[in-house]
Amino acid sequence: MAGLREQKKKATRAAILNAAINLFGERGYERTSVSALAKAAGIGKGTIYSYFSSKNEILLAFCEEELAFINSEIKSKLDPDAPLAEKMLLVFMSEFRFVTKNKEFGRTLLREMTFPKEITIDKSLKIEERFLNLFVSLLQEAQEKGVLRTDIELIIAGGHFYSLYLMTLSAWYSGRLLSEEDVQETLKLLIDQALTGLLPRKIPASSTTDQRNNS
Amino acid sequence: MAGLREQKKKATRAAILNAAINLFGERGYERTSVSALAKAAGIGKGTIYSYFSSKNEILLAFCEEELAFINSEIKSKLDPDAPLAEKMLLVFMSEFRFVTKNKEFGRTLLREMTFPKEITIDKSLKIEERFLNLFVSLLQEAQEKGVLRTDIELIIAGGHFYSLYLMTLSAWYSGRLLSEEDVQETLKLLIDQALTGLLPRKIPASSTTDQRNNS
DNA sequence: GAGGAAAAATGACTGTGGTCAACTTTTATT
DNA sequence: AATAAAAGTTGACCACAGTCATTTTTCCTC
Repeated sequence: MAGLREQKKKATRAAILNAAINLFGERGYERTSVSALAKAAGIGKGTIYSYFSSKNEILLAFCEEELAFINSEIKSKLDPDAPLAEKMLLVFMSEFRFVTKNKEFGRTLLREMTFPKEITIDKSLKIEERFLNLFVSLLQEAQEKGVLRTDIELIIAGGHFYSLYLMTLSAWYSGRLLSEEDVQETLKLLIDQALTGLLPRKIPASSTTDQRNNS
Repeated sequence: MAGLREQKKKATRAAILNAAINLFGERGYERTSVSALAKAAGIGKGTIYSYFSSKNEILLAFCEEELAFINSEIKSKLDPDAPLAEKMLLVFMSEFRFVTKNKEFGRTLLREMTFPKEITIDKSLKIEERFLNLFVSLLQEAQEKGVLRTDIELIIAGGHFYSLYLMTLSAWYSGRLLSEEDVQETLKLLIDQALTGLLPRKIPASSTTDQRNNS
């Protein structure tokens, strides 16, 4: 059979990821050592590092699979006729729940995703891409429906929403937002702000202050 | 003299911070070990941990001092008559330059600030507070000038801008934005978006699609 | 200033992530 | 099937962050 080597590699990789799912779930990410992971996978410690460049990358690989599943699930839940803000909120909250299911786990993931080290940048980008695409496709639909400006790049608008999501997560991690309800409420406000803008709603008929705006 | 103990503690703390400034600057954060820090400060390694709860907290303490300085400098540079967007951009870019002067250093700081561990949450909040206040005071002025909606909470609006800043930093760290010019350009777009909103500029006179908006 | 209690400093020690030279297995070649 | 080259595996080893029982210094009381 051609490719015994390839076969074994696949199996080993799967074994590592499987051990990761079990041990990370049982004892958490930090309290699981790479040696323990190796032992659970039935291989030597050094071998792990010919499959993953660091312990954090194992986490990313694990999350990539999970997120692929979660994302498709979210997509199927979305009511295509709901308002954009509502859809966004649903996406945000689903991802929030996933990523904060285990606090420490989520923190490591977010740290690595948001401010990646060179060593994990590829994986990190891949996952983020998948995530951003979710927004971008929502925004594209919105544009087609005429409920979103068409004079802006989708990726920038997507980034805008993504930033609100990150911010809210950060606020949760630093204890500014305590409950899921807080998070949801804040996200709602932020999404609304992003949609309607921060400029005053009506231009005052007469103004005493110098009022400069860029283009 | 009353308080020899206090005096010594202050001196030791200063010595550690001083060693940190030198060694972090010379060899970078990660390549500087706590033992080396202790040796440079002329104290034992264990002592460090009765002044700081972790290596990361030393970084935060160091940055707190630096940022206090940077922030006041930024404030003095701000032309009070410039448009809000311009002021925001100046603040963002100044902070961006500071935090990315040393890439790895900035990454550790941002990770700890954005997704802090319980052990460093206090310091992290303190620094973030200082940072947010900068925005909030800008926004307050803007409200008084009538160039910013008054029906929103300042802290939420401040968070909104802060989120754009974080996002852009993240994009830089993951290699999406490569140069300072890219960063500035993107920030400009995002700030403009935030101000003007993502909804279509003019409500179409006649529409064929269902167009629901929340409140 | 002697004695003892409280506070602070210490460095040997622990468990960790990651490395690497030596070793084993697979593949290609004859 | 023998052999050599290439690919893959390994665990002893390293440097590190953080801990803690022990020692040293400061303070308070008489």
